[in-house]
Amino acid sequence: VIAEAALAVGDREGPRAMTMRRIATELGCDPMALYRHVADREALLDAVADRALAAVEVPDQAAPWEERVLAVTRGIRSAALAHPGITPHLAARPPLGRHGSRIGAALLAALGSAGLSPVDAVRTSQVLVAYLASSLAMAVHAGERDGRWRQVSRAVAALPESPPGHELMAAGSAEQFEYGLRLIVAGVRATVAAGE
Amino acid sequence: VIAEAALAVGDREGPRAMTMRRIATELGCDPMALYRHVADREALLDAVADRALAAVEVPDQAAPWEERVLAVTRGIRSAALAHPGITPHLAARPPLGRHGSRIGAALLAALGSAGLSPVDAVRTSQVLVAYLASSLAMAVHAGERDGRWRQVSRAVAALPESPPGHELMAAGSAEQFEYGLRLIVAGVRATVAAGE
DNA sequence: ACCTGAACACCGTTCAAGT
DNA sequence: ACCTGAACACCGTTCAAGT
Repeated sequence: VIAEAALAVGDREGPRAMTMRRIATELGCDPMALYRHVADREALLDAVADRALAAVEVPDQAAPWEERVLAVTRGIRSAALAHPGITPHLAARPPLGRHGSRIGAALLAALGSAGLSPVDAVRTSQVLVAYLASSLAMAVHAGERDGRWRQVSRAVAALPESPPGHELMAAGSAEQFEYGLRLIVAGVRATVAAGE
Repeated sequence: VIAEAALAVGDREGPRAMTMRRIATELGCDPMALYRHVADREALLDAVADRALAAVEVPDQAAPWEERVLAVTRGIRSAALAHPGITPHLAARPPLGRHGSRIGAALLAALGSAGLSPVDAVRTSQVLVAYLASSLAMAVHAGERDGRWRQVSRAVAALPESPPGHELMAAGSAEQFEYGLRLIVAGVRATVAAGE
């Protein structure tokens, strides 16, 4: 409802424009009118974040667990990056709304059918969420003006053990995200194998 | 130098107090005097972040790679959490200062002796940094007033597959951090084994 | 030439004054 | 009783006015 307007502002003008006053003028109403519907700025951003997650589809329960984990995490990533205005907030706070729980449950279920104990499934899901959050934050920052993150690549390339003449994957890129995702999934597989 | 005062303010009053004006009054000088030494607020926080990393010790090169990876990442985590005022900034931006590069090089070296190709070592180090960043952000947020993160645990506990009567590890806790670290290391081990 | 601090353009939120 | 918008207490940064 009100979150739609906030999403529009964020998509158009970036995260720094997602301010009470700016959103209010988007709606053509007084800034204080927003406080009729939400407690404060943070609560509003939470609502917007959950709305952005509505686009994430939960995978078929019958699919192999690796596929399901990859599908959910990729879904979250692309849904978040579709609305760059809210991505930083999504990366900084756990989404506890309707869609957040729906997605979280799907992730837990997938990890459960991987053979992890319920406790380990929760732990592992938190690891995945942590990795996801950082990847989103990096992807957003990488798109920013100053090009600071390109400096990272250059700094890494200047290190003694750097691969000469090899193109490095940009921090926050989809390829780098996939690499880490597979690394973690491999870790889960090893954990399950060791536990049996 | 100037970063010391900023660290003191941050430690005492939290991240939200790390403002140009607040730091200036800590030093007893005009807020504008800070702009003589740094370009803007972000550059100042970068300097503070690098200073906080000075406490991280690089492990013995002769130790097994797993130990070295764990030592470096734990070192970063405890150094960051020793100065909660700067932790969010440290988690949000790659530290490119002197200590940041020193630590990054140590991490790359450890991953190199694990048997990863130079390119994969860089990729894996980025995964570790991403996980570290989120863990730090969670640890800081977990300590905040509102107790929002405790809600996460409760929400998880309410899920169908939740472990009944089992104490969940808090998001951002040291135990949860260790679990993820070992998961990633296990993933690295599996990657190396598969590549040979 | 250098440094200070008043001023600008914001921000989230409170709260008294209107209807 | 409800809603508006002026006002408060900030913020980072600019820039003209002082030395």
